[in-house]
Order: sequence, then C-alpha cells, then structure tokens
Amino acid sequence: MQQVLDLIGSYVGEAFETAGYDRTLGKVTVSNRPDLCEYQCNGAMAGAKLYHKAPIAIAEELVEILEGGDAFEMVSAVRPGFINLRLSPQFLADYLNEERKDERLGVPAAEHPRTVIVDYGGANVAKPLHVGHLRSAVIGESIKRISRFLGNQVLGDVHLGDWGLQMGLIITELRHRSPDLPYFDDAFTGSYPEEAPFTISELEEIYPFASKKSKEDESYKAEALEATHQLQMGKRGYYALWQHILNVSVKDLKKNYDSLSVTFDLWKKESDAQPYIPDLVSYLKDKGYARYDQGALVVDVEEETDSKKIPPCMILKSDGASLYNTTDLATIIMRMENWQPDDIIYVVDKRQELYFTQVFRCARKTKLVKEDTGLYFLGFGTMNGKDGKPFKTREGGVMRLENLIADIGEEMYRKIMENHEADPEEARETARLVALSAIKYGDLSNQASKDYIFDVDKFTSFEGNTGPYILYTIVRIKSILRRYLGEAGDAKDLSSLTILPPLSDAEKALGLALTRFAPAVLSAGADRAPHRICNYIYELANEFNRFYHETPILTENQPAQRDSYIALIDLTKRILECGIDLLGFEAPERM
RNA sequence: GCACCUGUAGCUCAGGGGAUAGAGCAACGGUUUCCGGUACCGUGUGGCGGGGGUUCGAAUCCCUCCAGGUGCGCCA
Repeated sequence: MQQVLDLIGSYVGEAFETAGYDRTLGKVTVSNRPDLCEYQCNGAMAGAKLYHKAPIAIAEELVEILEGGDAFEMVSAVRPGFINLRLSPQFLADYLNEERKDERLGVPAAEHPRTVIVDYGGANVAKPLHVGHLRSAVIGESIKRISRFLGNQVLGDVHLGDWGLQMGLIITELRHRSPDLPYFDDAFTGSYPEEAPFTISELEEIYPFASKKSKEDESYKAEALEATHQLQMGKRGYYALWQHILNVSVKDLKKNYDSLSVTFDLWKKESDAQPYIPDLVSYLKDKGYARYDQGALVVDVEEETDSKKIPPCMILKSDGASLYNTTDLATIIMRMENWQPDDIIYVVDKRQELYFTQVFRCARKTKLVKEDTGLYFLGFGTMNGKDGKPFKTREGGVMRLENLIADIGEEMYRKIMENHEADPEEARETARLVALSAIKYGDLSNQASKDYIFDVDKFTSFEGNTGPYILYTIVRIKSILRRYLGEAGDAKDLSSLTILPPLSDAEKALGLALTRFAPAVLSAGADRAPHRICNYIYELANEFNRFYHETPILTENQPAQRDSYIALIDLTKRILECGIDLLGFEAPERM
C-alpha cells in the first residue's frame, strides 16, 4: 500500500513539473501547524534560489495548478512560501478503507528482506537477571519484532555468557564446599549423576560469594583460573559440572524471560563460539592482520579520520588466553557461517561502545564479514531510580528482575481491585498484563541511548503517556465493539463495514492519525528507535479519546454512519494492538 | 589529559533545518439525557546550558566555552 505522503507528494511533484520546476521540490510533510493545515510542502522556498523567484510567487503558481484536484479539500500559499494542504474527506475515507483491508495496516513489507540477528538479553549463566538486564531484553525484543514486522527474517539470540572465569569460580567454590562429589575425583570413570548437585538459588548464592572471595584471596583466584583453564581443556568432571550449571540456569532464565514476554530464537552461548577461535587466530596471523605488541596479539583498527585514538583490538592476552573481543569475533564467524546475516544488531549497555567499535572495525578489516554486512551497536543508557542514581532496592541492593515485575504486578492488582469489583483470578492475569505494559512502555518511551528514571508511580499511572493508558484505550474500544456485536446478534462481520468521509474535526484528526502508522513503524525500524512507536500510539490513543468523547457511536441512528464509526474504531483498535505488539506487550479484555 | 554522550517548562520526557518550541505529571477551573469520568476540555509556565557562526530560515548543522555522565589494550 502506498503511503499518504508519497501519494500526495507525487501530486505536488507533478504540479511542480507542470510549472516548469524540479519535481523533487514537491516533497510533502505532515504539517507542524495543525491549526493551518494538515500537510505542507516547503518546496517553493527551496526552489526560490534555484529559479531566482520569490518563494511566495512559486507557491501561488503551484496552488493554482493543485486546486480542483480530488485529493485536496484546500490548497493555499502562505507568507514566506509555504504550500498548505488539507486532504479531502473522501480521499481520506478511501485511504482508510484500503488500510482496513490490508493485513499489514498500510505498512509496506521490505522489498529486499534482510536476514537480521539481534543480539540482546545480556544474560549470564549462574547469575540471576536483575534490573540491569531489563533494558536489553525490552529494547531488543521490540527491535526484533519491529524488524520482523517490516518483513525481514529476524533471529533473536540471547548470546549467553557461559564461559570464562565465572565458571572457574563456581567450580572452585563447589569443590571447596563438596570436595567428595565425583566431579572432583580424577579417578572417577563412571557416569556422573543426571541431577545437578545444586539448585538455582544455591547457584545464585555461590557465584557472588566466590567472586568476592577471589578478590580478597590470591590463591583462591589462582585456583579459579586453573579450573577455568581445565574446563576449557575439556576436563571430564568439570565439563559435566558446567553442563549442570548451564541446564539449571537456562531453565530459570527461560522462565524469567517468559514472564517478560521476551523470547529468543537462538540460545547460543559464548562457549559455542570457542571452537572457532583457533582458526580465527591463525587466520589473522597468516593474513598478516595481527601483530604482537607487548606480548599480546592485536589487530590495529585505527583509521585516518579518527579524532581519537582507538586502541588496537586485542585477540590474545600476553598469556595466550582469549578474551571478550575474541569471543565476539568468533561469534561473528559462527553467525556468518550458519545464518549469513545481512545485519547484526547488538543491544548492549552504551558504555561498551568503544569495545564494539574495535570489534566491528576488526571484523570488517579482516573480512570476517562481507563488505555490506551491517554491524550495529545499539547502546542503551542506565535505568535510574527517582534520585537519578542507578536503580536500587530500598535496602540499596541490586533488584532482581522477578522482584521488580512482582512488585509492579502487585501494585497493579491493588489498583484494579480497588477501583472496581473484579474476579480475583482474572484480576491477577489482568494485573500481569498491565504491569508488563507499565514496565515496557516506561522503558521504551524513552530514547534507548539516554539514561532514564524508572518512576513506579508514573509508569503505573492510568493517566498520561503510559502503558496502562494505552491499554485502557484499547479495552474501551473492545468494550464498544462487544456491545455492537452483541446487539447485532449473530456474529457480524466487521470487515464488511465501510468508513464514510469524516464529519467532524475530531473524526478527521483520528482518521489522519490512522494513516500515520506506517511512517511511524518505518521510521522506528530504520532508526532502531522503538520510542517512535510509543509516541505514535500515544498520539493515536489521544485522538481516539477525543473523538470518542464528542461522538455518540452506538446511539448513532443512521445505520451506515454507525457502521462507519465502528469500522473506524475497529481500525484504531487493530493499529493500537499491532503497535503494542511491536513494543512487546498485549491488552486484556477488560481492566 | 584525550575522546564520546547528555544539557528543552517546577518535575519526567518528545521534537527526522522551516511558520507562534510541544506532551504528560504537578496546580487551578470545567464537562455526565449517551457507548467504561482509570476519560475529555480549558488556564499558566520555558525560548531550547552560555557565546559565536553557516542558512532565506537553527532546539536541530559547525566552532567554542561551561556543567554533568561515561570510556580510554591484557575484565566482561
């Protein structure tokens, strides 16, 4: 389906051409002065210099040509040289009826779909998810959904941190606590138990304990390093333990991500990339990309245009061990080999930008990726508390994600039960959905790259630019549609209804807003900016509520007009629902 | 020290070079013969950190200064 802006832009462009000017001057944008017009073209001002003519004169010429066309109700030339446009009601109605027939709600599918891998979540084995993991999960999930909706083939990969010293630490601490386990008996040749020798909560206690101890105790740290090394060498007992750790953790992580409506297509791990490292290293050496510097193997990634020194990308430490960069490069190789992605998007804390600059440059320079493979760093800011400092529990500790979700859910449940009688069980499920909308919308409505303040009171409010307000609007529409369908008796087919030209300003404004879904999604996709979708659906929800308030819908006595209203709000509902789905949450039936 | 990011109304945030810079919250006032008043309407507030510049036109681009944050090879 063609975009409104393109459609009317082409009319205006033709007019420019007819008048003897360049047709590209006919670019039309949504007006920033809604009191004057709905759309505007600034081409006359841009063309003034080119054609040595007063902008207003050009604009007036254009108006003469455009007047009388079917698409516009009003065309006018204003002061310096704006061309102001108002869409004809019939044109708008026709467009909306087309949009209703379109499953994609007017959003064009990519002409050349790309294969995209979104790397998000940032989860580590044996560490519980905490609020620091929220943004990556929420933003990444939305980026994935938006890109997929735009027609790309998208894979979300959790890229689990399951390798390195953290594993050695856990193994070491387990050995201290239960030295008699068969995993630590080198003479043991039988098969190890099926059951893990620990629960998830024990595991979550062990890791921080061991991590702290290693910082205080040199020999303990040495032990952990050795254990890490032996695990990497494939020591049988340690490998079996690692499997246990992995299984227990992944099960728990899945549960937590499920509760956030975050799902990954791939559960690849850092360890999966390890087999690629030896070949990577020899490749970089053989091709002459890498050099030794102070004992470490590095690849220079400086570029002439740099305004700052970019340190070389380190491949191997001076002790020969690999590190974070190495694993990421190996992961890129693995991904290219298995999925041939056109784009890889990393949704990571923005503080890691320099590292990823190094990795991307190195991958490009050493041709691990194709010339046109897109490597994108989507850095997000910190989630702060009301005091502007990183979000903490009341006691000052790190808040676990499940506790945050539970707290918000409790708050929503309280509000729902307080405001009206509800079946406690249904209220629980509703509270869960509303809480999720509060958390996700609160996060996504901010630009990803900026720090933001997680304000529970604000996010859980049903008023203002919040998730619950959007849900409330959807629920309200659902309620009207239920009544309408109920009255009609046997299931009436909403899709057969026709939208008539708008009668009021509010109705037209709603209609115009409905045509802006596609540009909003396209822009959110192109810039990887989910907050654009928040802005849009908030605007749409406002336009709907305004329209709703001054327009009796079900009591409209002209059947065709009433059906038109129903069709209009049904389209509104579909777009709002699609919008929140792109953000990663859904609406209940009632709330 | 160097680099990057941020600085918009009392607070939280939007603003893809264009016309009087916008929302929400908070404050105050109003709206119910009707479909959910957890809604809607209205009132006031800043000239976009300061200063220069480019442009017909700058919150948006460039330079500079100030303030805050972050990062700067053997952690991830």
